[in-house]
Amino acid sequence: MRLLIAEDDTRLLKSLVHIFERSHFIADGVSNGTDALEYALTENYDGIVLDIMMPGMDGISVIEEIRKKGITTPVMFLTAKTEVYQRVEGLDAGADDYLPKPFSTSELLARVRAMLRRKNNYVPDIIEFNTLCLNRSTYEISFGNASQPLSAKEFQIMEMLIQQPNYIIQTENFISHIWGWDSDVDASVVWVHISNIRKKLNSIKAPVEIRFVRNAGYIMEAVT
Amino acid sequence: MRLLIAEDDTRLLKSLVHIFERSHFIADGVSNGTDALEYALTENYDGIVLDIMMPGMDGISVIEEIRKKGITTPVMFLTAKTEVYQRVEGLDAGADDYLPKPFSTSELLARVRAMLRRKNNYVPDIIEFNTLCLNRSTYEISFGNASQPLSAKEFQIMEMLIQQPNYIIQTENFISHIWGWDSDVDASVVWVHISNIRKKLNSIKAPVEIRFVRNAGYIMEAVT
DNA sequence: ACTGTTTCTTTAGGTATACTTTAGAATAAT
DNA sequence: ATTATTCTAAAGTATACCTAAAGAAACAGT
Repeated sequence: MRLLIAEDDTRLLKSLVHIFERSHFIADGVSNGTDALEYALTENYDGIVLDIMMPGMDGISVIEEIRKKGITTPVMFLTAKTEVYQRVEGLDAGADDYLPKPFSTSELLARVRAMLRRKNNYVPDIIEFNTLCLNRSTYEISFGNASQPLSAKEFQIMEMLIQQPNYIIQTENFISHIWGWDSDVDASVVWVHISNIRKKLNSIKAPVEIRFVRNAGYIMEAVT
Repeated sequence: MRLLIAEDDTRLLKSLVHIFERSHFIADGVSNGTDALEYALTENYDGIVLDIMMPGMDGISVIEEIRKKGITTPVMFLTAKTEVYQRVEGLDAGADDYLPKPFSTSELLARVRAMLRRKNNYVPDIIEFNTLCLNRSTYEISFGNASQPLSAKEFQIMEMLIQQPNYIIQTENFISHIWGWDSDVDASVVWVHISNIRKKLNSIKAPVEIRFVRNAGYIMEAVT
């Protein structure tokens, strides 16, 4: 689950990104409306969190432009308590929810999760492949009554694999999707995480395996 | 993978059904909106391809009705180039993607596959010739229930051959296409790979052969 | 037909490459 | 302060790829 966060207060932006990353989201932060629009148009996001008051291009104009292009990515916008009229305006412009500042971390997370669930009602909380389950709320893999918790990175890798079982996912794709385009992490980082995931899959005797295809990537397959 | 195809032009409908069946989908064709809705409501489909302009009930109404019933089957709709406003309308109504006419066969297949994959389904991407299958998702060749993994180079050579069966492909073409124009690899490299591919084809008793035509190149043919 | 030449076929082996795994250091979370 | 996570480093392992060389088939010239 990849989110775009747009907020001009860089201190708040940093902590927003942090909050989401701690909750196993992948979050990209931008600090102005123009960047927000540009990033949103790539359609790489499952959701967008948008501050309404930003220098240059404001949040409402950003939503309008996004929707004009036919992009339906769910948008939550953040408003100061006083800006009541703007909330209505924002919803009219195509936002899916708003959250008045100040807000609690847990409320932010809950509302964003709800928004994603509402908009993508096909995105289930538990993803299953060959009786192996990945739980999106507890970040656990389970098979039968055995289960293992996954760390954030392990979860993100596992999520990509189980969403497209029987499909090769390039190592580069893991890196660009999880760490970001401009990231300079080495492929070996992925290798190490895969190794650790395999250990956990083994420990619950999961009937799946992560096979690697040389010069291509990793693929999740059922084990008979 | 079962698809529902709705298209009022019966000639186009027939060829659409044919295109999908050739690519290992099961495709049911209907030629009007009312039938499309009735079939869609059975929820037997992994995906729906819907022409937007149809006599009687149009495509957008069909999508609206389907979504109203809480059915989330992914829908791709087909539009004429000019019907720009309808695309937005269609996406608003709950379609997952649209494809402007005219479109190429490969683009249609790619987009439908992408759409199905987004909805968390396994969509095998298979090229077939004389019951020999090349799986683009797993880099495997298979015949019956026997299969063999291919290495990256072997896969690329095999892909070129099976995409144009019964056509001679020059050794030079393999080199420039797979290794690049400016590559200095020797033709013998291709020979070696072809030899290894033949070994794998034999090991699964594939009913095809890669024949060499002197002073010309290689050709993939059916073996009776 | 015979021989030499060319052109592919196949085998085998070395090397570079690309992953696996382990351990531990740096970083972050509790 | 302690624990967990993430990344780095390094040693180990497998194999894809190419090279080289010997064998087989097709062809040309005599």
